[in-house]
Amino acid sequence: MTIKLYNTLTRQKETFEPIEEGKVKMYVCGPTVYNYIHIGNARPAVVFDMVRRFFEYRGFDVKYVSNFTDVDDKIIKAAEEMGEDVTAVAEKFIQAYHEDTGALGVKKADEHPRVMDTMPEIIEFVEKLEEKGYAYESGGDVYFRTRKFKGYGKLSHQSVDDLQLGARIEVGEKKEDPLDFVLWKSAKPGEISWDSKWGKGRPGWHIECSAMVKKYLGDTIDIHAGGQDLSFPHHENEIAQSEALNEKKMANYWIHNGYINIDNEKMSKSLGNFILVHDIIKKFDPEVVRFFIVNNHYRSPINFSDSQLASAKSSLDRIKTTYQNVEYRLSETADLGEDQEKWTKEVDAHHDEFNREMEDDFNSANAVAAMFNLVKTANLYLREKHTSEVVLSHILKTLEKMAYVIGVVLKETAEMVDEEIDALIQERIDARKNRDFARADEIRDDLKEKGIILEDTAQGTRWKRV
RNA sequence: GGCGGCAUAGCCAAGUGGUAAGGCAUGGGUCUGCAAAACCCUGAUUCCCCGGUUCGAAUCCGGGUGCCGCCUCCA
Repeated sequence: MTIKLYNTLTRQKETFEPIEEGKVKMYVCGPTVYNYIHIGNARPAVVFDMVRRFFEYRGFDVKYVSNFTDVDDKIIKAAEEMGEDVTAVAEKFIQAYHEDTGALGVKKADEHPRVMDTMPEIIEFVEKLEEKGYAYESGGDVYFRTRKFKGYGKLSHQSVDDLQLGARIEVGEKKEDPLDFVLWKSAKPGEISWDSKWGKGRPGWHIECSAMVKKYLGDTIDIHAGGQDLSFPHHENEIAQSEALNEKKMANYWIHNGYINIDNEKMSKSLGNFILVHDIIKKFDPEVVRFFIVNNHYRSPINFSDSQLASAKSSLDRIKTTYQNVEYRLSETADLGEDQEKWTKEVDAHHDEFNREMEDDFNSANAVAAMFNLVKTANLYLREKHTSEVVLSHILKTLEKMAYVIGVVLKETAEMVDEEIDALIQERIDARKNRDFARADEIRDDLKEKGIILEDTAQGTRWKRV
C-alpha cells in the first residue's frame, strides 16, 4: 500500500517514495520560544505528530527533528520586559512547550535542536555561502543574494519580479537588492551575541533550519513540514540557502498545515486573537483539543470556538464510551457468540477504510469517520445476547490501533477502586432487589454529585468517573 | 499588482465526473423500576449564483458574488 501526500512544491498529491527504503527523514519547523504556545502553534505539532505516528504504524523508521528558535528579536524583547536574560526566557518556554504539547499527546522529537547549540554549524554555513558568492557582508550584517539563486520562488510559486511589485519588502540600506534577506545580524551594544569573522552578532531567522537539517538529517530529506504561513518566505529562503550550498534538493516533499482561525480570521500572536494551549486545557481535556484538531483535514482552516470543542468532546466520548463498554463486556462474560467470522470481517473492513483514508494524504477527518463506523458496528455487536471473546478483543485491538495513530487514549486511566463506592453500589443493588427505588435513586444521585456515574447493564451495575 | 484557498443540512465537516460520508444538536420510538449507554426512525430532490461541456457535475470549463490567507514577524 502506498502513501500519498500533497506536496506544496508541485501542488499535487504524490506517492511517497522514501530516499532510503523503510525510512523517513522528517523536519518540522518549531516555535520561537518567547511565550506560551497558542492553538495555532499546537496544530502543526499535533498534525505532524500524527503523520509521524502513521508512518511508524506502517513500519517506517522515522527520524523526526523539530527545532526551537531560542535567539531572536522577540525573545530579546521579551527578556527585557521580563527582566531576565534571553537564555532563561527561552528555557522557560521550551519547558512550557514540552508540557503543553505533551498534554496534547505529541511525542518528543528525536532531536530538538536549539539555535544556541547550533552556532558553529550556522556560522560555517554562512561562511560557505559567502565563499560561493551567495552571501555578502555589509556593515557587519551578512545577506543572501536572492536573485543569484535561480530556483527562488519555486515553493510559493512566486516570481522574483512579482515579489518586488508587492512593494512590501523591507528595503534595508545595507542590502544590494530589496529581495535579499539577512543571514547574520550584527549585535547592538549589550545584546546577546556570538563571535564570527564578521564581528559579534547572531543568526538571521531562516539560516538555523538550513543548518539544522544538514546537521541532523543530511543534505536531502524526505519531508519538510510546517504551518502554511512558513511557506513564504521562511521555507523559500531555506531552500535558497540549502540548495545554493549543497547543490542538492533540500526536501522531496513539503507539507503545510492550514491555520486555526478565530471568527474566520487567522489566529496569530501579532493579531493578538490567540488562545493559549495553557489556558484552553483548563477548560477542556487536552485530548479533546487534539481530537478536535485531527477531526479536521490538516490542510483546511479550522474555526476555533468553545462550541466546536464541546461538540468534539461529545464525539470523542462516543468512541470512548463504546470502547469501555466493550472492555466491560469482555471482563464480565465468557460467552461464545455466533458469527465470529462475519463480525471480524466487518471490523477489518472498517480498519481497512481507516488505513485507506490515512494513506490518502493523511485524511484523518475521514479516518475518524471510519472509526465511528467501527464504533457503530461494536455497539450493534454489544446488543447481541451472546458475544465472543475473540470478536470483543478484536474490536478493542482495532480501536486501539486507530486511536494510537490519531493520538488519543481510549482506556480509562486506572483509578483506585474506592471501597466506599463499592459498598454503596452493593447497597443500591440490594435496595433495587427490594424495590426500594427511592433509596436506590438517592445513592445514584449522591454518587453522581461526586462524579461517579452508574449504569445498569444486562451484565450488572458498573460505574465510571465523569 | 502577483500568488493561493474557501463557499455542502440547525451547527461542524468529508467528498473533485456516476447519482450527497461522519460527528454534534433536534424530534419520535425501542430498551430500563426510573435513568445511563445503545439501537431504530427523522432531516440537503441537492452542494453560493448564472451559463457551458457531458449520457451523467457538488465535482470539469467560462463568468459573477461573498469570505479568508500569503507576498512583513508569524505555526
